[in-house]
Amino acid sequence: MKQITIKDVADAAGVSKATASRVLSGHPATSQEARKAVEAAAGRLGFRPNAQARSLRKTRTQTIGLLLPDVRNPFFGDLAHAVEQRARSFGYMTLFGNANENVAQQDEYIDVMLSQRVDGVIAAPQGDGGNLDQLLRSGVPVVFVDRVLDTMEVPSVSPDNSTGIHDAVKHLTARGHRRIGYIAGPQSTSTGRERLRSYKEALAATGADTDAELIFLGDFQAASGAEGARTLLDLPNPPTALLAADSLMSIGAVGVCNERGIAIGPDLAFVAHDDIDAFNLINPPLTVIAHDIDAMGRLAVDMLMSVIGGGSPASNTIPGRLIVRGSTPEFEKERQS
Amino acid sequence: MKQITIKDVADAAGVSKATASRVLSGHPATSQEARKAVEAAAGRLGFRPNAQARSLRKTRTQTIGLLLPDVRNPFFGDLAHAVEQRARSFGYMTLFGNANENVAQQDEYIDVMLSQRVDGVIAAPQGDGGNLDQLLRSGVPVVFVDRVLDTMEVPSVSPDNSTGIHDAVKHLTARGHRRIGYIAGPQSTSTGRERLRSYKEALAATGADTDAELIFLGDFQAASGAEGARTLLDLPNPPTALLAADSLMSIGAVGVCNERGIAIGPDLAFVAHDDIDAFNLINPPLTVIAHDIDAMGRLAVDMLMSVIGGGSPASNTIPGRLIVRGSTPEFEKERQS
DNA sequence: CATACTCATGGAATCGATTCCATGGAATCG
DNA sequence: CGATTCCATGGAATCGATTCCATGAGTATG
Repeated sequence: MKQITIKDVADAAGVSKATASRVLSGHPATSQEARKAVEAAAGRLGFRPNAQARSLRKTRTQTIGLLLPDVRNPFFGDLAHAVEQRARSFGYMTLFGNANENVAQQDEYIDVMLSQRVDGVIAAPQGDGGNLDQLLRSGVPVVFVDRVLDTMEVPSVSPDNSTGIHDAVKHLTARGHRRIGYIAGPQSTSTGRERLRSYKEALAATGADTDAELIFLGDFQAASGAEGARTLLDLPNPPTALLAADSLMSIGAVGVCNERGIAIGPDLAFVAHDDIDAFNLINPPLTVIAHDIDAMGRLAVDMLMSVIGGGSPASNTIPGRLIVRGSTPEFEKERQS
Repeated sequence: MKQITIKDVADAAGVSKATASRVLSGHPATSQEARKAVEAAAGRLGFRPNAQARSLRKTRTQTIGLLLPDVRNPFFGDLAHAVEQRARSFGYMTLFGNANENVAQQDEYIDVMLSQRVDGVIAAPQGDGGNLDQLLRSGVPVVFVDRVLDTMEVPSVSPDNSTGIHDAVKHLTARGHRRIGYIAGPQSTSTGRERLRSYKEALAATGADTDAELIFLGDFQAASGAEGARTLLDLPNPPTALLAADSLMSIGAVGVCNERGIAIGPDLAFVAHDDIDAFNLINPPLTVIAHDIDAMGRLAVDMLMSVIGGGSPASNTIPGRLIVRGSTPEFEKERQS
């Protein structure tokens, strides 16, 4: 199957390659007849310009790279969708790279994206160093999303990791909880660190118990959420409320509660992160700390477009909001052994 | 920031472009010294070959396209992940296209993929016609996944849409249900059609009620699942069990039950499709009809590689399996008004 | 009427890598 | 030792589109 080139179109239209190219890319210096002939020929032959050849000549590929930990995580799935749709509206394709929570794979994808000469990259970075340095030094426009590396000066869109957690802790203490367990994210990520700090600040501010044993360090994966729930519930003096730092760990933790016959709500208050569909299906539905993921994705693309255009946009924060649902009812003292 | 080309590497190594290229692409006819010099120069300069230029000369791009309805659907999220990981192991990048349940966007992405000269496409097609025809006529290797278009001869990997549903209906009737409502998928998709047919066959085989009013036609989206649940539960003689044809509609339907205070399990038996995390969190966890999504994704890639290599693999079916959980307990007759 | 100017056009150069082909030196064989 | 083969190498062509530049036709201006 021979591919049709612009030469074929030009021949069919009786003009030169140059004229054909001008017509097809909307250059003003073209005559009525040339336009008609070329467009007709292109349509008839089903001409599809070779993107490789075009990108080689221009230095733009109309493609951005999106580097995420894992699309199976609903948070990043939604983010991927938002970014892709927004990029599309600017005429850009999105090249996804699933780092798969793995620095080596992230490096590999950075390599591919640089080879592909993407016009920009939106990344939720893991670990600093490796090819991430090269990416930044390469001069390719980069915007960080969800996570930040403070070793690197890069415009970013991150969730507000403070307000939501403060509100959640305030809410829980107002409902009578003093022992609030926390399943934290990895301290190698800014999101993990900031949320843990906010939790500690909030405990101090509200006067709730601050035992170090109430904190479990997870890795943003479901399995570690499950482990965290087990560890915290097995404490001699277990928490009466749990707060988890992301959706996957929340899923793991809720699973453990179900296994053990612990009724979320009456037996144990629970606050999850991210307002994903599933949390609304659980009975009672979960109280969550939510961020507008769509806005985050859109904003990241807008900022990247600005950087590509030569601007240097300021970093942004997406506000976090506590959505109170059935999983955090009034705490009944008498239930405490 | 000037990009480093192979010319720069060649100059730095004191050889010609041709030799540099041979060394870097592992051509056998190279001397020890040339190899050392070129590799050192390439490393020192941080040379990254321009994928556009390479693809232009070779006719391979080492890229496949993946055309899906929506990555936010956990089923397709998992599928995307499986495909991407498998493709990576073959040294291929995956270019995602989110058709967003929208034929126009699908067409747009097919266009881009053809322009990008992807080496092959894995697609869960929606609607026949449009650019899908052009894609197939273009000679680019294509494999269908999840869905099939019977107007087109294309190797495919599809779920077994019969066994699981038959088992589910058998299971429900064995537990005493006679009125089994069905929230069907769109009849424009093979998956939607086949599952509905299986449901009807299974009803006939088990002697359960076959009223047409027990069937609601949805569109594989959460909202239509909710609408389906409302419609079916509002029947004068409502079903005692519900079966939904995909995960999103299941989510919608479960949401309606929660809203109305209908206890899944005791009040209404429920069988969902796809074994996604969320269904295990619901209390009681949902009985589901599951397919091995990972296997589906891997097989699709393997088949595409075969087509690219000139083979014509036979189509495959991934077995469906009923996983019985708490949402389908024994039906208690006395509950029926 | 001559000069300047606009404007569509085609030829040729270009982007960066791969690959064909010719060349020259070393190794091998009778 | 001469003829043949082998092999690393560099020059040049190539992939398909865009774009610079020169050209010539047509129009406006003094």
